[in-house]
Amino acid sequence: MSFISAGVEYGLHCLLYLAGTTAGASVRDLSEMQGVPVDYAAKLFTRLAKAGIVESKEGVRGGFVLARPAAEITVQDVVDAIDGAKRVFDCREVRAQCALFDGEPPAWATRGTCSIHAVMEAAERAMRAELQKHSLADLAARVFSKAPASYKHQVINWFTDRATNRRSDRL
Amino acid sequence: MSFISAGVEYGLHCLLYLAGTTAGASVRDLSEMQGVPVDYAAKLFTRLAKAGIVESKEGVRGGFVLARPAAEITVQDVVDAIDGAKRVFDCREVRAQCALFDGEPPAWATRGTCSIHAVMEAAERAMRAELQKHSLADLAARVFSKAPASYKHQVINWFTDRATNRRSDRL
DNA sequence: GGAAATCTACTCGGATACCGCGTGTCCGAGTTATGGTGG
DNA sequence: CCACCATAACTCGGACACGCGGTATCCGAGTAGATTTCC
Repeated sequence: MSFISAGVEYGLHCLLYLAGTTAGASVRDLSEMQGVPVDYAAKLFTRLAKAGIVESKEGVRGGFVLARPAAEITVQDVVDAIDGAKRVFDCREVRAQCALFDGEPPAWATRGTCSIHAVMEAAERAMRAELQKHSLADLAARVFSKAPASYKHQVINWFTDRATNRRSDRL
Repeated sequence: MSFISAGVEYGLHCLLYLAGTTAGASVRDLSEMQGVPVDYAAKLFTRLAKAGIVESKEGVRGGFVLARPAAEITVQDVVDAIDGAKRVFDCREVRAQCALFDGEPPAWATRGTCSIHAVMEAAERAMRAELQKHSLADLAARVFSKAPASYKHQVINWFTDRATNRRSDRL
């Protein structure tokens, strides 16, 4: 089990394509486009909505849209929204358990943050800083720069087809 | 569950005290000093030994000693030894699942590393770099600088008492 | 033709099941110093 | 006094139980647009 969950990966991939189409899309279309479990993605998007990254529109022809420009959404934002502000390390205050203290640690032993904890927090800050450097717009640009020019049009067509032909499928 | 396990925390605390006493110590003494589960700590130390961080001496009066100076052991070394080279993120190659590919992704889609994966790897490198900055010697110095001067002597006495009085306890 | 009822395609949120992994414990096997015993 | 043996104190490694949380699925409720029905 990795620190950054599969949920974040799914969310990011969906958001990337949401950033591509300015029109917005439903969770089903997004997740089926990525080959990602639909129900799971739906749950992820409600978290993204609560975090103010996307906005939802209910009812038929509803769906999700980015709440702000893709350039203003960082990878760290998405991680926080989906995984919650998960900590790299949770300190168990071992320093207070020293046998010499006999259950009653003196003040100097528990003052401030544990030295080991401090190192871990520094590492976490370094990681978050790196994740904050990358925006959805950067990522989307890099993804689509790898693909041939026709790809982006195919994607857009696929989404619009799905949106318009939905009803006629059933009848 | 945090990314850096409790095992690492336990291991680091024990190693800190092992760095303090040049004589080496048994797992039991180390773990009881820290109020850490003994059997669990034993398991951790075998991993530390395999990674070449400590050396073991079997038999009665055996125990563990640092395999090299504390200044040459980084926090990252300990993390790798105990948690294994755990990855922050494991890419599921979602990019190959795009519905447009219909199960057979073209070469351009899977070439190189996934863009999202690349960002995560950069973040991981940043974190590891930070953990590599700190050595056991640094940490030990910081810990003992917080404590009164008498503390270090009490620790050493406690260890030597345990080592010498072990046999006489039973008789 | 327009208003009301119905239907459909969404979002939203909770309940639940599964499963891997971290945590912790236990136990047996191997190893070495120490203390005791017999020649 | 010395060789031998038993024992204690370790390490080493595997097996196993437990519980938490990530992953995934299902379902009911609410909402809004489109369609149909009815006057």
